[in-house]
Amino acid sequence: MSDVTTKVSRLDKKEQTHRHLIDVALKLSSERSFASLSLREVAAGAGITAAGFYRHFHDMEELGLALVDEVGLSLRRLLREARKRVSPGPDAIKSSIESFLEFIRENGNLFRLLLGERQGASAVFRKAIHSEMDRFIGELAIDLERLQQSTGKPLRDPHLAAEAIVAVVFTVGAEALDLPRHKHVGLAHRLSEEIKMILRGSLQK
Amino acid sequence: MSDVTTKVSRLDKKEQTHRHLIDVALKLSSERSFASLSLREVAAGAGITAAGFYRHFHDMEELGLALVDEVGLSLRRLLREARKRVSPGPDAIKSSIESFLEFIRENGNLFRLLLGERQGASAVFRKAIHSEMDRFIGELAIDLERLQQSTGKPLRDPHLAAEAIVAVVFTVGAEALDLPRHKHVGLAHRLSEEIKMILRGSLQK
DNA sequence: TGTACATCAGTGAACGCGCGTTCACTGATGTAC
DNA sequence: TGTACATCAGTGAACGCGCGTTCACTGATGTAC
Repeated sequence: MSDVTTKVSRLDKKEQTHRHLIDVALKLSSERSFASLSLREVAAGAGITAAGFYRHFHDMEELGLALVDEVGLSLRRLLREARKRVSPGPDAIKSSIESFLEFIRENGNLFRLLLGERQGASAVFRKAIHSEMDRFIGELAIDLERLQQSTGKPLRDPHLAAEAIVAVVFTVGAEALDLPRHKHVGLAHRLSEEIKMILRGSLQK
Repeated sequence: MSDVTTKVSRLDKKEQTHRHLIDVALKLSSERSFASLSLREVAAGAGITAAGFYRHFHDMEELGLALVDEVGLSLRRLLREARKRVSPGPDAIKSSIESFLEFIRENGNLFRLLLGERQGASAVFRKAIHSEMDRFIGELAIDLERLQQSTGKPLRDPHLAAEAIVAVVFTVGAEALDLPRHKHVGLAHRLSEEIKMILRGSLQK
């Protein structure tokens, strides 16, 4: 009964603060490297004292790993949405790139974290990020295989192609972060040409 | 006369300390991000006090830009040496990759700095690194053009191909940094396949 | 429903520490005569 | 060559500051009866 009238239980409240800490860290780490954030400023940003931080995370590294999880989730969401939109045909690449750039615009902070900490301070961090990337590459490889099977043009090695594509996509994505939105059109064109180049070179025979 | 007997002039000594500061910063920034280095520890590493640091650099950012210059120099040296070794033919790619992996083994610290600070803290930093990268891509594009002209197989867009190649090369390079040397063989093979894929897809018609 | 007790997210003060920066200084090197 | 003065790389003490961590605590929420 009481849980009906009492809207915010103690657990709800805690979860809320937890979320707040993550969001603040995300926001701040888009401006500077995650490594340069202090426990105190993240806590303050979330409206609690430094000591209160310890009710949520053992230290900043644990918070960091929570952020990496967020990145992974977002990447998977990205692929899922890209899949939904893709109509088989020559527009597949173009619409996927659109999804990706939109993702970057909306999740710039997450994307910055991903790129920045990929060779960041801690080995734990790097490993976590690389496993998220590998997962992403693996799913993309499956998509490529499916797509090219349906068009009757099989690839020599979808996984290799996926790796190369992710490399150029993330490189261009990194550039997009520093560019005003109106320059994204040119970037999208360039990226599209590079992906087509890779796929062309990846066709069997 | 006195300069013949006096081996270390005051200027020589200063230059020596200057160099020492750069080397220490390089060494330390291979283990952690450059942003996390403190002025005091770099100074201590070079055997001077914190106050003495200011005789050489205005602040840590200025030191950082000196490091970026080093990176640029090394990249140009890399290309020069790769050029020397390249015999026209199918081995060109293989021998270039060998040069690159050797470069990474010998200049791991510089390479880490390049990758890590590419999306690092300061915009000045990022800009400096990107202009070094663009220069590298430009030179590689010229090489590709020359190489393919001599083989009679022109490329559609050498600059685009160079961009894609640098993206995969640097992505693989980043992985090499975290891997024991004996696994570099597999990496080299993968990289070679990806580059061939890009070049194949880049051929005219 | 009312009461007595338990839980625990967040507080606020305290700590020792390394930080960047300033300052007047020292003493070896360099220069002018 | 010898002397008197200038230069300046590096010193060491001092400063105020934000850091991470600890601790006993508070007071609202939750639970048992």
